[in-house]
Amino acid sequence: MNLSPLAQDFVLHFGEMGSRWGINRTVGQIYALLFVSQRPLNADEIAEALAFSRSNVSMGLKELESWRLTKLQHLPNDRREYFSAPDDVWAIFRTLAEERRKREIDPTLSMLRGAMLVTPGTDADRHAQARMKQMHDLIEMATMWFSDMQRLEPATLKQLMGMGATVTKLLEMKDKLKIVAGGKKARGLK
Amino acid sequence: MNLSPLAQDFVLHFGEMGSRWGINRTVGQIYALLFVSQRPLNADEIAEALAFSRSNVSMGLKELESWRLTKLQHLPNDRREYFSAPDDVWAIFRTLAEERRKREIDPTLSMLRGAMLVTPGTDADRHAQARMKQMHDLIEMATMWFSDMQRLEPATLKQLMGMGATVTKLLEMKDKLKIVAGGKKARGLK
DNA sequence: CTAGATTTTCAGTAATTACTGAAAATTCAA
DNA sequence: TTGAATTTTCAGTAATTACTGAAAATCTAG
Repeated sequence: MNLSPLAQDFVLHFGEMGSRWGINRTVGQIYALLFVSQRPLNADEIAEALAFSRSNVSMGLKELESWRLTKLQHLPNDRREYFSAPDDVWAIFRTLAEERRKREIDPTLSMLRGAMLVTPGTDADRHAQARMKQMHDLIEMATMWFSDMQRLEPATLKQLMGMGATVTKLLEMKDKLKIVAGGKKARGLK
Repeated sequence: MNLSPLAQDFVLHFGEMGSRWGINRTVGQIYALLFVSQRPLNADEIAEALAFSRSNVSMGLKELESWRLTKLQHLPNDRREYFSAPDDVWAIFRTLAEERRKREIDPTLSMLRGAMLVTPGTDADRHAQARMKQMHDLIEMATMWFSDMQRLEPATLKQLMGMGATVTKLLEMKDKLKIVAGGKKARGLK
């Protein structure tokens, strides 16, 4: 691996982290490399930099494409394909979250909804169903909220996040405003 | 596996899902079983229900304990240990999130912080460092926000989530209030 | 078209991870 | 204490997943 120590640490770390998620080490390393690279890389360059086989790189890139995490481009007078990671880290995060939802959350919700439709035959099943409903409701709420957030402008989202728990101050304020709502409305404060 | 079809679907699904995360199939199934079970189960009962070896169950339970996801208790006149999942699904979610932060986010942040301290020798390293900073800032912001949220009362959190993107209405309202702030303050609206 | 360049596929193998049974360690009632 | 009940450990094996090289497929300049 002929990378600077800085890049190498990063790449190795993401390889490790990748394997803690379902993503394999190779794929994690490839993405980390693309992420820090100044310019798009072709498959041979990646194979060279990370010292694994050309075919392994091909498979890794295919996997990353299926996650919609790479940009593909061509350079003038070069038939090879060049890969890079999107510039905007928020966009990357978003894509990752969307893709995970599609692959993991949606199937889980649909399994749980299916389970809700079964008429429980035993007491144990009645209990199991109630538990599944709790889980279903939690996941559904978190997911809906998350997709709501994703629709916001990055700037707004950042502002909200920056506020952290102080958003609750706004909530309290809203409640107080309600108490004296008539007056507010009259003065055009929505 | 002598479970009702309802429970079996759930258990098998979580086995699959587990293996998509770093968690192995066995562990996922054990947790799913505990989650839907009406009463705490001992290791033999789990091994029996899921049809794997006693030692495998022992390892699986140890893994779950390391994630702080199980409750351990004893029944009168029974030396065996009985395991169950916490009742509150929010609490489970929280624990999971905390534990993942400790294991995955914190080490990543510290690696990235370390990388910030290196004096870049090349142009490529300067770029890599800038990229790592972007990632660092995103992760740090998301994490801080998340831990802020965790400190809220579950009810407040639920209220906030239920509002989804409409929290931004509050933001807009706040901005408008600022414009006429003097008046508000005078009336004790904070 | 065609031939060189490039990418993908895939069967075989290597590496890793999961699982088991047997043995060791621990726990606790008597 | 002791010993039966219970849990944990761990070396060996099974199963799964990752990786490679070679061959096939695809692409494109001429």
